[in-house]
Amino acid sequence: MRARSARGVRRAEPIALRREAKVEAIVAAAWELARAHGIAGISLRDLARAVGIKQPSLYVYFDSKDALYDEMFADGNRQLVARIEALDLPADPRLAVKVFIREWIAFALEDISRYQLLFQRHIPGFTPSPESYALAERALRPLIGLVRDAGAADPGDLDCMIAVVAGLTDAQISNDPTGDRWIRHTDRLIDLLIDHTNQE
Amino acid sequence: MRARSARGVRRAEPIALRREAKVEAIVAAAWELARAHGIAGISLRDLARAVGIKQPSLYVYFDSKDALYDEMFADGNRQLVARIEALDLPADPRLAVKVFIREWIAFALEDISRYQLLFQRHIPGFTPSPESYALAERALRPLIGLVRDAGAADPGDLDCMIAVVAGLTDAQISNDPTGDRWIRHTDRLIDLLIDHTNQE
DNA sequence: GTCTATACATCGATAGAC
DNA sequence: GTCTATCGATGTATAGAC
Repeated sequence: MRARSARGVRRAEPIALRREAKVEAIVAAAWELARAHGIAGISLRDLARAVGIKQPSLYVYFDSKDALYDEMFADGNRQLVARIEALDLPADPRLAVKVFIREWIAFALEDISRYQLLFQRHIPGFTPSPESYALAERALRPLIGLVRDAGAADPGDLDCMIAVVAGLTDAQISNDPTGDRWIRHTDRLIDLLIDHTNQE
Repeated sequence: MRARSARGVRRAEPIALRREAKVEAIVAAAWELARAHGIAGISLRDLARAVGIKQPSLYVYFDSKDALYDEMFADGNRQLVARIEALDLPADPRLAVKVFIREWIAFALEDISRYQLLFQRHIPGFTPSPESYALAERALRPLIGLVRDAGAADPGDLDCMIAVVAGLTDAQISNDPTGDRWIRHTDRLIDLLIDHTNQE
């Protein structure tokens, strides 16, 4: 009893960490496959091969393929949250909105598969779990206050801001992923939206 | 020789028409399946069953599933072109832009699967053929002149207009297909873009 | 935890008879 | 043109040895 308890206490954490590290390795390999074959083109057999195990062994770490996508969704949003929180936002709220949005767009253009999983509905049947979705909300939450402080206090203003940025980003990714034909208008449109809030 | 030639001349058209009618029936059935199971959820077996033939027989009419998608892409764009060309556009160019865009959005919201095939990259590996793509360009071409006449003559203005409308439409479809939380801002944003052209 | 082996379902696509 | 039969790939999942 005492030995079992001691073992449970002493080894629970390292084991969990080792497992977590393996999950992370699998997710990292999955991102690589996604970049190569598209987010929907991940095959569990390829993924298992990439991490040096056999396909059924993946089920030790994920209950289903959707659970893998959910882990990737959470992972991608954690990356975004880290990027956003590392930003040194200027005091001027209007400029802060622009800096925030620029970082969001840079993140989006960096990895198209990641963008599709996080911000589009590209996987048939996949819906993020509530826990993962909470991460997605956390990434965007700072923008709410910034937009309001910049003078666009109507909820519709935030809707427009996000939709406009998504529209520019989507056109950029779809038609010219390495150029700036669409996103070069971002700052100007942000100014327009702030200067002409929906409330007036 | 003469009989063969006569048969070729006399029957070539009816045969082609019968075949064309069958292709149209298959495409129509495919749209119905897409509405029920999503654009990527069309199975060739279900599609064959819907038109009363067996799955391999579809290959008499389409070389591949992508060829079916291409036919659907062309068909959807022909529907859009017809809708656009049937519009009675007002003389005032700014109002004409709004009427055009309203029709485009109504068309988009009418059938989400059609929207995804025509305006998003939702089918892995599918790229429209040049002929089909020409139809897509034809649907949007009238907007070029309207936007210019309305006072937004810079090419970037048209890019912005399309991207903004797509952003609003996409948010609407993704989050609330039957509501108007995003698209209710359309006219206001069109005015904004026209009043503050990129050239000034 | 990991493996082999296997089952069962789906799918797009092809060969060849009629 | 249409069919039957089949191929090879996929994803999902399980049983049972080690």
